[in-house]
Amino acid sequence: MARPRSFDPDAALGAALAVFWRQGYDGTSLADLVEATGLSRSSLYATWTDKDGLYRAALAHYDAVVAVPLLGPLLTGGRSAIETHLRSFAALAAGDGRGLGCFVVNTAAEFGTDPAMADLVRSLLDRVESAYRTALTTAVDRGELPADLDVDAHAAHLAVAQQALLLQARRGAPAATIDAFVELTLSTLPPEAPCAAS
Amino acid sequence: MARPRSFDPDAALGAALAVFWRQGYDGTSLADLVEATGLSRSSLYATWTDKDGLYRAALAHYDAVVAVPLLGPLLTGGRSAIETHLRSFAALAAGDGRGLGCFVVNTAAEFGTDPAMADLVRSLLDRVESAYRTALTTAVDRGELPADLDVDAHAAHLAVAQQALLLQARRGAPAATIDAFVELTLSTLPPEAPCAAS
DNA sequence: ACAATTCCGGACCAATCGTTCCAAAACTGA
DNA sequence: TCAGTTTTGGAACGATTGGTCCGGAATTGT
Repeated sequence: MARPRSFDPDAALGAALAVFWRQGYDGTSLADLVEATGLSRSSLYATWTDKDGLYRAALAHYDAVVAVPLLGPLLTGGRSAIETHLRSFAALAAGDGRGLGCFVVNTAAEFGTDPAMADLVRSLLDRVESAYRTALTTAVDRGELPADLDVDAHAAHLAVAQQALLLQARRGAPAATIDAFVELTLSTLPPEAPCAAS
Repeated sequence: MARPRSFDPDAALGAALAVFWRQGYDGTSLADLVEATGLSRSSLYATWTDKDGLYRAALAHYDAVVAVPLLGPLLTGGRSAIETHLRSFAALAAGDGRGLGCFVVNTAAEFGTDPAMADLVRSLLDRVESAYRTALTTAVDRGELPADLDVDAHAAHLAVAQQALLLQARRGAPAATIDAFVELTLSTLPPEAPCAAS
């Protein structure tokens, strides 16, 4: 009994995300969004209320289609999952996504002083830390890491390191810098067989 | 034979820096700058050509009055200078400067895709890495670190870690997260007396 | 004291910003 | 086929953006 939408909201959201990701919030104009999504201003506003709402939706979209799948392996794997995960971020930093970084981290940097947005960002990043915590616990259970490991501290460390990595990616740091950072970060995880004591 | 400037350019630059630092480039309007500096638009444009020029000048000002003094101790000290330096950044992150971060890192995040600005940022950050390299070399010479230490890799690692720290500061990460990160980062520097071999 | 030169406040500019609005087109259910 | 309802494109809005310009005020060397 009514005319249906003639566009795919998810596809449009993906296009909007791409623009926001590359140019940031302030750097993206409504004209940019109209061009990228192929929709009219009216449709944008009817669907997402305003630019702010569209940005938040893009953030959620990013979380769902980019972040969550990336975090998956951490939730089931152990030590090797951690190493693979961090190294894959390094590869991503030096590869296709070069100059983009992590959308959430970029958001954090741009809206750093906005309390509301900071809370949203924090809740997303907390999940990253939590995923690392899970992986670390699994690794400890499997005997891949010492039982007395400070899991919380290492989870926090890895989460921050991951963000650092993506910040480097955005500013196009040299590959050598990124590799050195990853390997030394991973070296904070004690070897399976500690040097003193069993 | 001409009327002299009735304002202190450096003081005005400091005021402009404060606003840019808090709000970013795009987030700061000419009106904000006029209000913060107390000068008129005419004077701003006569002195720094345009908004871009003022931002660059503020960046240089930051480098001169904030970054360089902070880096000083690293150029003369050894291992303890490194630890003190990184810990002081953590304190700064959790203290007064909370929510501000490092102006250069913020610039990197905002102008990530602009090649010209990225180069400028890179040259500033390279000096940080270089300062760490100097401190590490000093520490090795003093026997505070093993002679076979990969100085370049550790310098890169520490420089990135420092940026990570300030990004956390900007987004108001919890103090526990920051502390964990610092201590684990410092733990990558091998102990003075290695466990196996002399 | 005077003329020359420079600074500076504020009006003004075109362009762009995010947002609103409306009429015409398009699709649905009956 | 025909209301009824919703989408959609584009024009238009006021506010704000970065930047320009000019006339009066101020301070200099002589």
